[in-house]
Amino acid sequence: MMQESGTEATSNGLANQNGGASVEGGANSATPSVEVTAADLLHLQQHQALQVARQILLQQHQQQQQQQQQQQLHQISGRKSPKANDKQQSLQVPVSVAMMTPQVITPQQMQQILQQQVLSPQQLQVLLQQQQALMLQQQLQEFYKKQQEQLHLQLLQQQQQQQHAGSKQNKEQQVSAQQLAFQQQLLQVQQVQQQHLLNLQRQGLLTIQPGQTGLPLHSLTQGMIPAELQQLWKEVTNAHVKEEHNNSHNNNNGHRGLDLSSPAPPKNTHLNHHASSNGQYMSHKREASTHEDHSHHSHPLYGHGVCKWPGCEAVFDDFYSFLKHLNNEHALDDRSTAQCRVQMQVVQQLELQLAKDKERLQAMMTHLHVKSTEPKNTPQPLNLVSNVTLSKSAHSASPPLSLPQTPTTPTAPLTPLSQTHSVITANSLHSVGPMRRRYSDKYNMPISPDLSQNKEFYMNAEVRPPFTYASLIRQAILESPEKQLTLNEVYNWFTRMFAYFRRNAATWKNAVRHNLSLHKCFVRVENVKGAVWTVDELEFQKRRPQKISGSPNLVKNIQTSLGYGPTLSAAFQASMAENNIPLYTTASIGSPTLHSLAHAFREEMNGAMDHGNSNGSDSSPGRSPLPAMHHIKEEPLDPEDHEGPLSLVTTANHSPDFDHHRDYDDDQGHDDML
DNA sequence: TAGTATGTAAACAGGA
DNA sequence: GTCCTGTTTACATACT
Repeated sequence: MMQESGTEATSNGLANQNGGASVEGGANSATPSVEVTAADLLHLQQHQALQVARQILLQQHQQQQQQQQQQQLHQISGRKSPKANDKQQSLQVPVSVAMMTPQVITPQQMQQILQQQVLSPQQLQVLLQQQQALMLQQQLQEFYKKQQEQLHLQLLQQQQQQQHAGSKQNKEQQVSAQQLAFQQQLLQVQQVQQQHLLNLQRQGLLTIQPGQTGLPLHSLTQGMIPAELQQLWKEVTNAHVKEEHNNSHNNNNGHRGLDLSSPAPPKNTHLNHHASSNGQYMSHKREASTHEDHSHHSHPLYGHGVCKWPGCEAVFDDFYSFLKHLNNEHALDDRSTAQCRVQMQVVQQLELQLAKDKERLQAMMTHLHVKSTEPKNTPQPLNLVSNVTLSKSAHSASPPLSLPQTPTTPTAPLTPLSQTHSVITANSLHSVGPMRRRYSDKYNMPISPDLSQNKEFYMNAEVRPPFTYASLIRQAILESPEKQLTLNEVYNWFTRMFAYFRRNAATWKNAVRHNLSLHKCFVRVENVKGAVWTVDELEFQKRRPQKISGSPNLVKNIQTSLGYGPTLSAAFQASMAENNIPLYTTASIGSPTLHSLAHAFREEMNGAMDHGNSNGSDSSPGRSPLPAMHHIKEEPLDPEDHEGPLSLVTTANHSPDFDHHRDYDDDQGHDDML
């Protein structure tokens, strides 16, 4: 649209050049014939400028009318239904405010707008562009006024020169030279003006431009004679070349409003810099700062040879030019200040958004019962995904994972875990609580790997570990150097390893004691310093009947998966998808998981085989026997353990850095989580 | 549906 | 008497 108008203006100006000369040629009627050409040209230029101004005024007028109509409509609709009005406002305010008020929005207004509603990036962009345009136009207006004053002075000087000129020739030469200079300048002005218009137009400021642009032009056309206009434009050109030059660069680079995408520059620093060195006059200071900046040759507002000042894309060949431009064009003035404020608003808005997102994340974490003060501090259980995945894929019969019941009170260990997984599944996570759930042995996985991998998680998050007391106790004992612990040490291990067990001590301690007494696998040994508890692996393994329960398919899958076959991957992914497991699997999690998974499978398979063959005999070649007095045999993998894909999964989580020896033994031995 | 495993609660006893 | 440790029982739930 603006382009059209600009083009039209140009063409119109040219078309009317002939007629315009006759009409307004009186200004320099005294000019000699020799100067006719120059005078004509001058007239043409003047006329052209007037045409442009008229076009702009016309558009401005039309748009003002449209705006008024819109305002009326708004008012009417507002009276009819305040609700609708509000809605409209909420939807349009950001844009309409800027478009309908031909004034630069004050920072306060801007803040209100930003606070009252969240502006979309597009709206912000538009708003900023409009602000920029308004400020530019105001600046232009000031320039016009200054030029007008200077024009009068120049005209006076010119007359004096003409009067005092000794010879007519000299006079003519002077005048013609001046006229030529004027013509050139006028041409430049026109070009600049057109570029400026185009620039504004491209920035989508067409709507508001008329209101602003019209002001200077309006005053021009009203109170200035063509000669004055010409002079004025000349002056404007000279004074504004730089700015326009930059704008033209903008045009060349493609229009762009305030660059929201550009990183927020250290405005404060920048402002301070200007405050100290800039002002209206500053030279040495500026130079000093320039040198300083130059030494770095890096400036937050300068990158890739382009000025990154919002809305300015001026291109510079060297850093010096940029600094010069920065000090000249982005000095501490109203415009820069306003832009800076706008940028601050933008940053604030972004920060607000960030805060909201953070809050949302926190809520999500809370919902998932991952009570982490800081997301980073609360590591997600590594096997979260893998467990769910495998367990589900492997056991079709396994109950559907219960959705996390947000146990806001992890303390209440009364809620049963709904699932069968001993692994920490997303569900188990939620269920943190109290689930009394027992994870069927089948799904029990070796805790070692899981614990090792999710150690931090359990330590920080009040999540109930998906393991049975028996498994945990066993783990605690096996983790001890001597494979024996006093009851109190077991307690300590629980509280140290699991945030969850830092509450309701009476309950879980009772459970621990109960388990120690109940299960034959825990042997109480009188020691010098008292009684200690040890683990009888054989008994532990006996606890459940083993059967590699798995279906042949499962076994097959396991075998295949040993080689990281696609089957595993597919199943893994499928399960993930099935369980709607968000991709918690970060690279760090995923890869080790798969790796360890395969390893686990291998172990499990070996264990299963051994178990089946030797039925608990310790021989598992290649494995280091447990050093402990318990003679824990690694091979005696419980069939149970093997059966469940869960256990497999769990194993998968086995962290590489974990003590494989012990883990292995442990894994095989205990996986009975509960 | 029965049996089993597990979790929870409670009572009780012995010892420090 | 209190607390800790250890045992036992009872009940509920989940799973096979």
